Amino acid sequence: MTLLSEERVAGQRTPENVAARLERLILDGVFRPGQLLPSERRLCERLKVSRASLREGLRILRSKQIIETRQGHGSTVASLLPMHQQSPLMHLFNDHPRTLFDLLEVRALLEGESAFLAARRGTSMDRVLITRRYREMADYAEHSESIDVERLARLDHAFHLAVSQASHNPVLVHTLQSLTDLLLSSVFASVKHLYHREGPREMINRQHARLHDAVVAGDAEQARHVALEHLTSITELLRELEAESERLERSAMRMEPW
Amino acid sequence: MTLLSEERVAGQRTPENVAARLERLILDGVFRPGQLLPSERRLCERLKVSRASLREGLRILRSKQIIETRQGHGSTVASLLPMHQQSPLMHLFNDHPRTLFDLLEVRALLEGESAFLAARRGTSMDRVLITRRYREMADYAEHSESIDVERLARLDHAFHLAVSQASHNPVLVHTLQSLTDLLLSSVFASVKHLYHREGPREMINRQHARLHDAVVAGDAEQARHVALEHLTSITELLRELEAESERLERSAMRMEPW
DNA sequence: TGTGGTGCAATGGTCAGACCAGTAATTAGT
DNA sequence: ACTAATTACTGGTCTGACCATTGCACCACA
Repeated sequence: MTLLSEERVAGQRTPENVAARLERLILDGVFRPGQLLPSERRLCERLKVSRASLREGLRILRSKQIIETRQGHGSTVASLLPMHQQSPLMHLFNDHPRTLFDLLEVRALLEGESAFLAARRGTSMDRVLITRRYREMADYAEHSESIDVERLARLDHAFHLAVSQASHNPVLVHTLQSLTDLLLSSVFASVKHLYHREGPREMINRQHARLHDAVVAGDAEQARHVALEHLTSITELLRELEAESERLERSAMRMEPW
Repeated sequence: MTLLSEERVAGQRTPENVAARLERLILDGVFRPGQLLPSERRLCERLKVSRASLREGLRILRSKQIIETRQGHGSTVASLLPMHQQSPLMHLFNDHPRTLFDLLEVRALLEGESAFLAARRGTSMDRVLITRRYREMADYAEHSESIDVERLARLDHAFHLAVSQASHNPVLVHTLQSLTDLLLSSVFASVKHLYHREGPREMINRQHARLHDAVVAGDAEQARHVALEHLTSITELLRELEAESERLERSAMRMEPW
């Protein structure tokens, strides 16, 4: 019978198998999006597993955002199952948003020192390169009416890289680079939003100009100060952005009674 | 009030909280990539949760690919997430020994900030831990007649780690840790020499004492100052050591038979 | 007729202890 | 010296119980 064949196929009583079987049932349309699926006790009987294993299986589906669970109510099939795939690093920032600002804190420190050393140790060749990178970035930011945000971000990064390389400390360059990569890979979307708004973009441009001037002029203290200010601004802008998106989320939740 | 808020952080016996606490420990470097973490039974005792809840917590981390589990063996921290734990910098040290001092430069910066933040943000619990680590180190350094240099180095490292963890910035802890690992793996022999000489050892002890006092007293500026001084001293000592060994090399070269 | 409690049953969440199954180091036997 | 059995772990599963929320049916009262 059906029950027999199910048992033969479903012999494995492991949480992974439980999750796979339930997922299959959902994909086959037995359990439809929005539907409340059977209670844990009942699922235990049907799937012939203990409640502990079943719960670990449900945990897997929950972490894949395939189901949602409310105590005293039950588990419902999530309405949106398109692959919401995110990088493993994103998880870190989603669950611990504070980490983003921890990262910015460290980056500000290194960026400041980098600018300081660049102004103090930079050779004339370094300054030529820094100025070149700065001009490429500034020209593109000013002239272009329709801005390709991604390209601007690359130019921005190239400018900061040139400054850090002028510090002549490869360890500093490398550490800074990896932190920046981490930052961009996690919140590139947010950074893009920053460039899209005129206000923040102009502030960033002004700070870049001052940073360039200080480094080229060899004013180390001023360079560090401007760099710190720059990172502080970015941090504040990201904080505002975060608060904003939280407000949006909350209002969206209020409008979603079903 | 304090008890309530602490309980909210560490007392929640929910799988999500278990996962968050373990992730925090990994982020802070208590459990490091590749390391085998304690058995489930032991973790139950430490985190004060049942094995079922703990296992659901581990399931969360596993689905995020933060840990890997093998039956009969244990769970290991995935070596996937380290930002720059694996050092592509290593080859730099072989080719250009000067990089050592670049590293010390960056490390001084981070240690300084770490001490600064520890003094400013450290909780009473943090201070207790810092003091404990300091006493362990200081007691061993004073009492023991025949000093096991390797053990002293470990105690030293534990003390600095406790300070950095009090900064409550996991990114800072992580970066600092990887730089320290890099340093020790490259010049541990030299560091050993520092501990062997009485003069440097006493200077280091005094600086550790002042660093401890400043952090515990909450004097952030002083803490940063002492930390910077500490790293500066070490740098100078290593410079002298380097010059010394160069002299030795040269004299050895003069004796070379060819 | 409505309206606001109130109790109850069902749900998910957690717990404790037992046993199964795989691993690896140690030991006994050849 | 090598191999096989032993042993003491490890994670994996099961059972049955209790706790905390939820939602609904019920009932007293305005």
